[in-house]
Amino acid sequence: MSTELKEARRLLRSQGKRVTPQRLLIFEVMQEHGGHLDADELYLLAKEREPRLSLSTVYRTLNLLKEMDLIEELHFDEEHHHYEIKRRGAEHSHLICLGCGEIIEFESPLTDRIKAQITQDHHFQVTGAHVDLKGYCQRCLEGLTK
Amino acid sequence: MSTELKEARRLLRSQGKRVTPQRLLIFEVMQEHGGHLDADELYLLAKEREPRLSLSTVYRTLNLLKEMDLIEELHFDEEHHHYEIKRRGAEHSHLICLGCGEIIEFESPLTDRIKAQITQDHHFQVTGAHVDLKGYCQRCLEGLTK
DNA sequence: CTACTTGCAAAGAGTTTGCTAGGCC
DNA sequence: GGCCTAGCAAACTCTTTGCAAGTAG
Repeated sequence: MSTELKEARRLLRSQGKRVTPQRLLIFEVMQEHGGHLDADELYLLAKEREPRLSLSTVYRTLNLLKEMDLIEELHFDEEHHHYEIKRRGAEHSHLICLGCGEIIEFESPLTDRIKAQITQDHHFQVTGAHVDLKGYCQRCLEGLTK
Repeated sequence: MSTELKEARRLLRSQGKRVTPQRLLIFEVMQEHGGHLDADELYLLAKEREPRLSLSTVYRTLNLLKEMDLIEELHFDEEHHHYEIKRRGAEHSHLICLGCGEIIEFESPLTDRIKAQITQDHHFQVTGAHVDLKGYCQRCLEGLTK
């Protein structure tokens, strides 16, 4: 289990909130997906694993996680909210296997170079970077060619 | 669902616009038809699938998609506008301002270099990349220091 | 056991649609 | 006249709420 997920459990407990499968599922999906999701996208993704999940639980959980400062609500717009998990520690990128779903974390000096380049070219102060690559891991590639 | 359609959904959402069947239908018809269509042709084609669709919705949606830079308005002559879907580069990255929510698209050869590096180092076949940088745009930075 | 949570249905807030009737070259 | 927009009630999207049933501690 990931460090973030354990942290989430601990925080829920310490605030007298209950650790339910739904909450963990929602948190996990957000974590795995990395990029920004809105409530409905998250709902559909989570529903694949737990079909009885309800949309209102997604909304309630998002509000809860937000109150606990575990996720960030991004206001791309006044009306619509996106959410993302707050990360601790060193920034890292994700390699997501579309075959088996495995997530490999990696770090690359190139991401820092992108940040530097953008800061320079667009007069934009970069505070965080999400780099997610999707594709197929070696194991799945071998499976596919069998 | 096609990648473009998903992208359209995402863009609508991220701008606080609602994802309606009419908007998706119009976008889909444009996509399937490929070439350029004028409002009336598009209206007739879309109406085959959703007879209650109104012409003003077609115009409103075309203007919306144009504002979102998803389609292009072509002026072959003064009287008549044609529209076609903008081809979007295979990979485009995002610069997201946490202050005002503006989303700037950019491309960087560095993203390709990351892909190449990962392919080599992790024996992973990369099929797609998401690079989202968050931070503050110049306008918001100036606002903050006031 | 008891209080907190969930799923469902339905309400609420705000946007979008379909009409009809114009406006503009 | 042909192409596009405006105004407005009705319909819809997205989010929240109320409540009975279910579950964590």
